[in-house]
Amino acid sequence: MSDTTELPKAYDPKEVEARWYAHWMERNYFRAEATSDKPPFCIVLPPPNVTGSLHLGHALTATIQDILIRWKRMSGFNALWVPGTDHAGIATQMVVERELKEKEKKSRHDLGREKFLERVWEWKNKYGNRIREQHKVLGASLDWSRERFTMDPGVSSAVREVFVRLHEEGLIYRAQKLINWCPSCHTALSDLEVEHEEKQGSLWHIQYPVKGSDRKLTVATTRPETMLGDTAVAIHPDDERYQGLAGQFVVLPLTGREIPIIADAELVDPAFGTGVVKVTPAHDFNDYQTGLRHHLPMLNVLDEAARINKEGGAYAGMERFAARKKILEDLTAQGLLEKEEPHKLSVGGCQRCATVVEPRLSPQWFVKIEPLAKPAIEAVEQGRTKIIPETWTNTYFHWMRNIHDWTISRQLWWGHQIPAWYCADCSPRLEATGGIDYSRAEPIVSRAAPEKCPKCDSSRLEQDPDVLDTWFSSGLWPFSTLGWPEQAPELKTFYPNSVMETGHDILFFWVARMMMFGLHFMKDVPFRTVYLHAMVRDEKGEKMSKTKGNVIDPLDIVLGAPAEQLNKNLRNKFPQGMPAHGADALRFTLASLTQQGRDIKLSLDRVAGYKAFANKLWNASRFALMNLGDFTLDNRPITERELTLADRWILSRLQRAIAVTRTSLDAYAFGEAASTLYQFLWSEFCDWYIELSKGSLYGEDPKARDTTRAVLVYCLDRILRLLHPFMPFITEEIWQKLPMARPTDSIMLASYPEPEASLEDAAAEAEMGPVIAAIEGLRNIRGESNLPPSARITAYVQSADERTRELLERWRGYLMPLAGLGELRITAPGSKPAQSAAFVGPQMEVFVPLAGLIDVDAERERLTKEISRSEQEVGGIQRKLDNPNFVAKAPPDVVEKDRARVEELTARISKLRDSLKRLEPDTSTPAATETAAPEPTASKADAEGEVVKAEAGAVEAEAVETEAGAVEAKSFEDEDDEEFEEIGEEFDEDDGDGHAIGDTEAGEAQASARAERKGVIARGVVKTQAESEASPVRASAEKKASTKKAPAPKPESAAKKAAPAQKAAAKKAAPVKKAAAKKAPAKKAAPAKKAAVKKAAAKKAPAKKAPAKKAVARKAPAKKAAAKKAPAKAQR
RNA sequence: GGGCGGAUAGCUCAGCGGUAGAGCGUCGCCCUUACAAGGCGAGGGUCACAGGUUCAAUCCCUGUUCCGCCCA
Repeated sequence: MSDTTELPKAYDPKEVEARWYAHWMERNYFRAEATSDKPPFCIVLPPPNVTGSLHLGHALTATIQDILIRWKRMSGFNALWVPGTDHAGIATQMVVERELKEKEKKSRHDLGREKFLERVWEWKNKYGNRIREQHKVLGASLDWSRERFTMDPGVSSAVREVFVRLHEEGLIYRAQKLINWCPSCHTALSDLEVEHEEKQGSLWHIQYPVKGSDRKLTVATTRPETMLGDTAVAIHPDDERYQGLAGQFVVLPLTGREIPIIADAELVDPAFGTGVVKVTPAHDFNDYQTGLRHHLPMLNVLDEAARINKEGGAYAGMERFAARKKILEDLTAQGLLEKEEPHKLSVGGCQRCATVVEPRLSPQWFVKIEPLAKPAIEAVEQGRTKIIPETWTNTYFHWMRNIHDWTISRQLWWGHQIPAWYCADCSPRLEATGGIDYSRAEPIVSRAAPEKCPKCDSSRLEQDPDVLDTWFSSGLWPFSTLGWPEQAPELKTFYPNSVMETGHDILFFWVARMMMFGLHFMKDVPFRTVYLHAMVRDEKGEKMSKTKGNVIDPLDIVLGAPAEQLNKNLRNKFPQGMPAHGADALRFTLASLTQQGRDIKLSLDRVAGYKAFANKLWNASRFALMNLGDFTLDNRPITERELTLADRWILSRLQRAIAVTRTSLDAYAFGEAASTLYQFLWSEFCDWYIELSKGSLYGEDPKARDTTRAVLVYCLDRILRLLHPFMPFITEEIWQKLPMARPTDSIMLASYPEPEASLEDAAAEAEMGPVIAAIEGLRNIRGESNLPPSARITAYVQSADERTRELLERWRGYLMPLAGLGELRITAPGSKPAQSAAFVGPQMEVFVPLAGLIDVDAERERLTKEISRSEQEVGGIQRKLDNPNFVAKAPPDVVEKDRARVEELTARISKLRDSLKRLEPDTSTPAATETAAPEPTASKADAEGEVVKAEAGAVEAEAVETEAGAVEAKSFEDEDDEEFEEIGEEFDEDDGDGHAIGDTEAGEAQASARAERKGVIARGVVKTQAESEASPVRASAEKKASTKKAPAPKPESAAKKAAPAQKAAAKKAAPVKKAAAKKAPAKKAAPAKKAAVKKAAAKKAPAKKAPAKKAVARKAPAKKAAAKKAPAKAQR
């Protein structure tokens, strides 16, 4: 073991993260073998487009998948995660074209196909490499030995095989059909690549003269320019307004062409517009269908750039929107434009360039989808593939059931060229250009370039210039990456994949197509589960886009970046540049924000928060390592050691954290898993266990120390392994430093923790309840009075429940340092110290003599608030109980619970009122005066200077003093029941009523009711308390009985009178020395501090009045107050 | 036009029949030797609106308003 005692104080992710990835790569840990005894688990990475670098969506993808893969790998699976990239045909071609134009002022046509493709390959290599490096920075444990690209030879041969087979089966065909066409990209698009947007447009009413009549038919259209291609007008057959017109003709304005009037019930909605529809089969999908039904001519009036072609006569050469304008002018001039009215319409734009898409008649390749979709629907219906979140299942079905044939050919250069050839000799040719007329030519489909034309034996064959839709090749990804069409062993092992994890935005584009292809070619679903994650947006919920300038590069978050590299928003936020947050922090953030069915709004404050979490883990580990000495954890079961309550408690809580984390991961509830680990590490392990461990670590008992060390290492080992899938780097770094036998060389190969029943310890959790409650109550009193941590206070705990007293007595070593006590006295209920702060806890009442330490006003305010809260709550419940229907109809246990709660609250209120009463300045009784504190303000000043600092572990041994006049300073050696009883007696005289705490039963109800509202920690307590009544506690009680030291109390009234003197002496002696040594260098002089305190108190009074009143007026904040005390809340 | 989701603390979100929770932010006290990227304490909510079911509704049902997304 190297030197483990010195870790840097702050965690530096940059240094650590850079080291480990290389190490893992070197050891080949990411590699999965095709043959293995382990069960397979396989994810293929959705291949990022090589258009550019990774964005935060990719980072989310990588994070979730790496969590799954690392978790499964640690759980004993043969876990394969296949990396790869996508050639992204149209998108990549566009970015390269843009670059070419910007840098060299050239178009792709200037270069020619071959040279241009060389450029695209250069681009692909550059960005493919960058993407690979980015994944490494993120810590993704991808098996790089299996990396693929969609245009690799292997994948390409899979593409050809699929194309040829589908063609042979008649599922791929070539046809001249109306397709979506981007006039800017000059290519066909599939339905999915068209993005519809609601836009404000117009509905123009245009008059078409009926031939041989004075009548004019008014058509309503949103696209007047297409009238040049009209080949009919349609009316509804039942429309009485137009009876008898069907079969006649109208004269198309501007062109003078005569076109028929047809009756069509499907196309025409008589209620819309004028009830007369112009029919343009070559430029509208509905009209196209109508044209087919009525055998209308399909007149194309636009060219590939959406300019009017020669069919448009006078308008030829005009761009479509210019033509629209001109046509409307001309119609107006002729008096044929009846009116224009505003109209909302949905306009389709090109996914890539946003140009308005034009329906266009052209020869393309199509996949006949229905035979493929049917099995894909059934597979999900039968649950062979499960979609998570389930809500997407319906969306999937809806789309799959309404799917049209898929246009797969693209008029691009970058992509898989279609494996079809045409004979240059016997194919029909276009008149205009002399080129092959692809709409009529017969393709020869073949896996490899054919040598001869089967018709004319010519060897002059030309390959179809078009390429395939990118999604055609990525649709094969789950098996093409595993070697298909070869019968690779990988296929056997890893197909079907276990999980397909991707964004919900590509459910149709990609997931649906993989389902269809997988089922068709592999005869089985491509994956068992589809997990669809949300979209990552900026912190305002806006989509990240370059045009908005709100894109955040994940690598900037991880590695940090100079200000000039950041977008504007970030530059404002980080004028000095973005600090490095580390991959672990980014991953944990993304995992935490992953909530099913919601977009992720990424805020850098969150990332910073989780960076702090990493730092917390670092420092908790640092604490442990600093206190381990030469300790090494051996392999014997931890239960064989003599565990303390704190040990048993944290080990038990750990089991719960393990169980919840595992359950959450199983359910893909990454946010819940992350939150569980966050809470456990911070709110339980750090806030409680580490604090509690200090006693034995700094104490004199070597055996106890070793036990604590063992538990620290044991817990850290589990925490690190649990966290490893989320935060791979820091966990490896720390894990390697833990002094213990490591069964594996790396944490990533270690086993994922499993809950151990033997460590679940309900009794320990129950026993911690009162301890935690007491500490929290005391901290509350301290906090409300703004007492500095250095101020020791004295606490009197009164409990009617003997067991509670025993427990508190036994764990005073926990209580005192954590509550900042100088002295702790635990007794049965008796009289209460006058002038004391008080709180009512489960089965106990705690008093803190004010003694000038506590701010009386603040305490009064605090009690008032507590009382009013309790009253509010009791009022609400009482109203319920007064309703006979409630008592009669509600389940008895609910009624009973409420009754118990009322009882408990009533008791609580009366105790609190009593405490409050005893604080009223004007009601102080003579007796109280006798034992009263000196003038509060004066003694407060004293206190500032002379507060005793108790050493953590050494409290017992040290003489502690307080200012309290009511309580004499005394050392713990001679402390105990005798003197205390005596004081109690004296108080009895003051205030005889005794206020006995309720009987045990009531007390218990009270305890559990309270505990129930206590969040994380107490939740365990509640359930277990009742169950645990029996053996374990009794056992410990017995143990305690045997070790109990003090005999029965004996009265000794004289001691009390002598005490003040003692106190005075003590005050002068030790504390002052300490104060001098410790406080002298401190900057704050006593008066200054005092002033500050006073000011604070003064300030508080008026400022707080309003809110306090408001709180009273408000509904029922009582419950909240109680719940808030849960340590979970305490954490920052 | 159809479908899906959402509206809960200043912000981001859990919860989903027994009168509310977290993180961040805010306020107060503290540089207590694991951590100031920290500790302790506090404040902050008619759970969008209107009806209904129920002994009981933030939660179930219906409707309304607003905000996303998908499909046509």
